[in-house]
Amino acid sequence: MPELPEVETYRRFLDDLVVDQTITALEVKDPKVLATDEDTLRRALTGRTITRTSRLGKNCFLHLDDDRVLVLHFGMTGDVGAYRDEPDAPRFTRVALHLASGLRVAFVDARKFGRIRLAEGVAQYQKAKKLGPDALDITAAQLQQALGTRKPMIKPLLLDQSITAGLGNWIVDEVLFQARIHPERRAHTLSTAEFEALHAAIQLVLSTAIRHEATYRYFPASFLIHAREWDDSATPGTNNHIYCPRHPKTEIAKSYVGGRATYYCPRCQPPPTAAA
DNA sequence: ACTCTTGTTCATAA
DNA sequence: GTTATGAACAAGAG
Repeated sequence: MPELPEVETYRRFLDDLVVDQTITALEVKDPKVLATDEDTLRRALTGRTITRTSRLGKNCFLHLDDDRVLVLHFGMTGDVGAYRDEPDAPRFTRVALHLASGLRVAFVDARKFGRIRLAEGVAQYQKAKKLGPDALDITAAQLQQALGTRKPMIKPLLLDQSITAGLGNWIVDEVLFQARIHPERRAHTLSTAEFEALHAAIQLVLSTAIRHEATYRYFPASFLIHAREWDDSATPGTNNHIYCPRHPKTEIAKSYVGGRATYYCPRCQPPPTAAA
């Protein structure tokens, strides 16, 4: 789940609970998700106060009162939760921050691809991880600058966090659908107008997703997301959801691009041979 | 029992 | 340095 809109939703949830709170203890239920040594982390966190939260791409930051930051990356299945008493700890809680308020903030991650680490600051972490500008901040011109001369297919490039941070598999499909660009188009064949459409689509998809707190079933009917297999709104036995929102008789196609499951409308998004 | 997966990183080779 | 591909990580969901 955790692409940019999910992480922004987690950040807002955490912000209300942790800002101005002092960390009284670090509880590690599974050290697998720690990218910083447990003892180092415990010494760095205990007694510190969280001053604010922020986000870059799919990373959430809790800023400490010594200007260092706790970095939360949620992998494939990460989530956050809050509880007071141990029996109420969410299933798959891997780490919990105990706060002076008595609340415990849970880092929940069934699949354990998520990571928690300490960093000297956001800038230092961004450089170390080679993260590009946040997908909500990048401009159409920056996008064209970064991609206009690149030969690979547009979809894998949009997933590359060093170009712009925050876009994941389903968002890229949604963005390309909204921009009417085929996922296999080579980046250097896109026109300036198409880069502008791409930028507008990124803004539309991300702002819509954040507004609905990344709950897919509330997204507009004009979104491709409803054609994905795991969409709850898909009614078993009916196939309405597999059609393009713009072309009720055209089925959404599924293929693999860059090794990732990819959905697109063959009519809205003409393949490279026909387009460029 | 078997396949699939919302992310990242590394290895390998052309 | 760029590009392309595959594997690995771990474990639940269907």
